[in-house]
Amino acid sequence: MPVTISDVANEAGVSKSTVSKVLNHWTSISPETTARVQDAIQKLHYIPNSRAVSFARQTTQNIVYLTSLGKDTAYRNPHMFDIMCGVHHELTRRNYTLTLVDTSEESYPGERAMQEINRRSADGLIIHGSAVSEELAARILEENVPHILIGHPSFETRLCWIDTDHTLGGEYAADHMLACGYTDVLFICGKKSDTISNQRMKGFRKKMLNQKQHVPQHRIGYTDATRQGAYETAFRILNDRTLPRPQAIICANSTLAVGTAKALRELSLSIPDDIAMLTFDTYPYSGMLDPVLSVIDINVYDMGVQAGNMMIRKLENPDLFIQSFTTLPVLIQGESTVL
Amino acid sequence: MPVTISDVANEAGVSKSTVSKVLNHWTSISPETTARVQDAIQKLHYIPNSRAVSFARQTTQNIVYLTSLGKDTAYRNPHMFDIMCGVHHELTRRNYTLTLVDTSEESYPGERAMQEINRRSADGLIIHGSAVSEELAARILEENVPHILIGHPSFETRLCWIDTDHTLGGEYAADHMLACGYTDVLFICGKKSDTISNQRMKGFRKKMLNQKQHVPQHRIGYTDATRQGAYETAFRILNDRTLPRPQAIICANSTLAVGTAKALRELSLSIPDDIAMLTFDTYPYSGMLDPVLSVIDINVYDMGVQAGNMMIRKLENPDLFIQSFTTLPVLIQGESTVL
DNA sequence: CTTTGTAAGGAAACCGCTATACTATTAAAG
DNA sequence: CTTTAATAGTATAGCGGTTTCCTTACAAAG
Repeated sequence: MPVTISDVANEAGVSKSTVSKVLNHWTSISPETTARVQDAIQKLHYIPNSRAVSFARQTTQNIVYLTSLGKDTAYRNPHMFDIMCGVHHELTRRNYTLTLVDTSEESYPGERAMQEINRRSADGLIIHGSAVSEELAARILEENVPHILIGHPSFETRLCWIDTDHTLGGEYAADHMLACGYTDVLFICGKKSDTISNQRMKGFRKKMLNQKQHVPQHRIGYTDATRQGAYETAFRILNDRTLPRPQAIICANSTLAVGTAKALRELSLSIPDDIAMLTFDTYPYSGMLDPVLSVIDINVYDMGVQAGNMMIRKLENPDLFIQSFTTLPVLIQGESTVL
Repeated sequence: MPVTISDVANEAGVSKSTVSKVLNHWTSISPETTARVQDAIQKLHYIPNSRAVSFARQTTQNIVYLTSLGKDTAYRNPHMFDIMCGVHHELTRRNYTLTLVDTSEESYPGERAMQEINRRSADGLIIHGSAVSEELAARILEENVPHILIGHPSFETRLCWIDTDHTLGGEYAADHMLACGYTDVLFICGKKSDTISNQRMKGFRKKMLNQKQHVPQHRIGYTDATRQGAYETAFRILNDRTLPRPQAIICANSTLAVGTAKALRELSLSIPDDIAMLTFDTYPYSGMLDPVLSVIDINVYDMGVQAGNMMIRKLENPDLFIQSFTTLPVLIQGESTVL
């Protein structure tokens, strides 16, 4: 039988109300009584039943982290977990707990998460990018559920999100290229429909142009966003002897970087001596590649922390209008570019 | 104001008890009444308040997943998340929820997790390997907390754990080597104190010996368990012209494999033509390496599923004595060995 | 001396659901 | 035609806190 608040009250010779007030730092309790109650708590090793508290207060101090999980998720999307760690860190610090909810295997993504809200077992939703369906978005707005999206959705502007400024990332890439003295740069991009890699590419071109460096169309290599596609595109462009070899190559993400690196290897071009290389987004094995690539990275952990923070501010201040916002990318200098 | 069970009772013209019984599939309710209640539930969009249920039932249907989190955890320990995904999958299937608890930043690892148990906000603990301190182990045993460790601890045998049979993994490695016709094999091992890599090594030697293939001491290369150490050890041994070059090389884990691969590259030995290679444990970028390595892998996701399953069986059957157990490794044939 | 105010603590309702014990009705058995 | 048993449903006491509203006691003000 666990110790309850009544046991403490008996032990201290006061009422339950008084114990509760001591626990919640009410002011109307004398120092002597407070001390007596605290002694009793110590003596009996009393710990409040959180379910009872949660039930009485009608609040859970629990947040759902909604995402798509499955076999090899950690491999395919390590960013997600790093963000989650950031979120978790912030929530813990603020005395919230985090419950993980998986969207895979659901009739519509977010079904279970909405249940958690409706059943009052969580106060809010933090949703990892692709886990937002239009249906979920609609229900969130309709029922006015506290939420933060990580990565902003294309279809719904009234939701609250946090995302990295990819265009700015592209500008950083341009800055770094110019700082290293590379003016003739090849940009390996995803599909034309791939928003992120295109934002990066546009930011890059814009900033280069600002610095009087026009990036011609033939220095943009669109691919099908696969490793193999990047390999083929890079190989074709670099193998074309009618054009001078670019000084550097930028890959819009790390999948493309792996394919590109393979092409460079086959063409016996060494990095950074023959050609420099810059990519976006770190990946687990990045540090194991030889040479270590320079990268414009997303500070994913920090993004998680921010998201957690926004969530709590929202909950503790429901009227506060919380705006969506973007975070800054960071340059991590490796061995593949030389200043 | 959310809909409560009383609202439903009024709507259906029955008592709360009856509604509750319908919800919990009691038998003593007539089909007609059941239908009426269900109509009312539909009509009012009633969803039971899980905190109230949890409180009344004195059970939480919630499990803590205890581990050490932090920046780059996903990178440094992707296995952990894959296990977590497995655990989560099984728990969800059985209508349990999973709460993540971090041991880093705690005065003793597991402090917070024990609080979750003591505050009755979780029914049990699933603990990822290194997150078990001796102090936590003691408290778990003392307070008889339902628990499963993933990876078995060195110091306490009374705890319940699940782990992969690493010795068997070593035997699998031997089998595969012999199946490919490699009899002269170099084994790159971690430190002598590294339990896992030594178990693998011992399993390997034993099985080789069983097949009349003695593995001499000079074919075991101990390292300091770093990439660099593996590189140096492999380089030294393979560069020693007084010995014949081994037909194949086994690395006791993927960190060692990366270092070893670098040594092979520098010695211009191609895989698998000049020398075959087999390693243990996949890693995110494994598939991106060239060639794709053959691997004796741990089925981590499945281990998570098993762990979740054990946990629930334990909770739903408290008297049942649940034994610790081991899971089987699996061979994933890549391009670095040839049958 | 009465009124007013305030500090300290207690009584009891309530949060929403479960589960036990009980009642009423009907059917089967003797 | 009773007695017994089974069926269908209800009343109510928790579960363990929080919180509102009171009661006292005593001091300060009028």
